Amino acid sequence: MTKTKNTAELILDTAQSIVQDVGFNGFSYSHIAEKVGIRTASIHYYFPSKEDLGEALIVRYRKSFISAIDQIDSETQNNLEKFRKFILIYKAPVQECCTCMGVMFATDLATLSSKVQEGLAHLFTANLEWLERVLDQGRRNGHLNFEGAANVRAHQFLASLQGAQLLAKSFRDLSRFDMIADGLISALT
Amino acid sequence: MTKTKNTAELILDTAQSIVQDVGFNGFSYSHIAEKVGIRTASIHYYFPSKEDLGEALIVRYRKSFISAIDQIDSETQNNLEKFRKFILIYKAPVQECCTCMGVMFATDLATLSSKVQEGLAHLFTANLEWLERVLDQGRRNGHLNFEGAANVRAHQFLASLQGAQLLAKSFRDLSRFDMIADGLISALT
DNA sequence: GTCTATAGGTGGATAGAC
DNA sequence: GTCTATCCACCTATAGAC
Repeated sequence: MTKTKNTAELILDTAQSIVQDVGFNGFSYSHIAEKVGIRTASIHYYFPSKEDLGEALIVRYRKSFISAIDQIDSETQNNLEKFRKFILIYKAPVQECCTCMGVMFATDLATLSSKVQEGLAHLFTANLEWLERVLDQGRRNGHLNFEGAANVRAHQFLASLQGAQLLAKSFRDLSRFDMIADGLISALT
Repeated sequence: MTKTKNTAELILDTAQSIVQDVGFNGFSYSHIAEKVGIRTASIHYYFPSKEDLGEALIVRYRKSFISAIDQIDSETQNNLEKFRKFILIYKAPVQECCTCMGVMFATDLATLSSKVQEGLAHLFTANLEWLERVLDQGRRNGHLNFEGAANVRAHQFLASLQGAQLLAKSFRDLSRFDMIADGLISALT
């Protein structure tokens, strides 16, 4: 039973997909309004300034990321399989020739409010902590095999997926992403 | 004997540093004009439209990248040492809390002209071809030690450096870049 | 809550004087 | 080549009717 989305959610959905396409400085309220089928004044009713919209976007994005990794944890035992599912989170936007919102906000960082900047750092920290934990557990229980500090590996893993998105987008070639992601999995077995 | 830079070069220098800070959609001609100390009309004299400016930026950027890797090839024999110098190219912008222009253009891709999009793909292809060649040579002459296809490794290497830039920028922490870059070197020895 | 209307500012871009 | 002056389109944001 899917609850009908309210206007604020529709605006955020649309804004996120636009940000992932053209970045936070590449669109205006009129772009959102057109897609949602409302007027720009209505968007200002929910998100008075574009800064407010940015903050709502990153807060919601982090929450939905936390939900996603919680679900992976609850439905998956094998740590290697957890990584495969994590990779799918990063693959999804690439299939629409986009980049995830975290990467978009990271490049736009200098033009974003400090709250959004902090939200982005929190998001990446959540990514890294989860990766480090799964790496650690996986090595201890034998699901994974790698050398060196799990913290460093977590950084390498995340950076690779972010760069893989950029290359796939630039070449409009999903296989570039898969090539890199497959290598990450191979390196853990 | 450094030749005095002409106005067009000053504009491009300034535009590039701004793009690396705020992206192609995060600035206007007035930002460049202010930094260079001229009027916006003068910029339009050299680059009639912002699209023209973008094309000039990516063309010049690719040329300067080719020069950089040519110099590495001419002054360095050891292939591992070549990689260390290549990494420094990607580290430079991070030291100013920026991201290289290739990464910025990659995220802004959807808003750029097709010429800029093609220029970016050419730039990344030049990166990947050089990396693949050095990987191949290094493995054959014993400077490097790794398994799998050099082409795949080249993609992983480049993606990691791009992601490393994003993480370092987001956390304002250069050590995040170093951590990832050091891991790349370790994996080749 | 959503609209119309509009203010006030900034964007890219051009004309023409010097 | 560089400037002043200016155009028009678009942007963010607000006021007030419904």
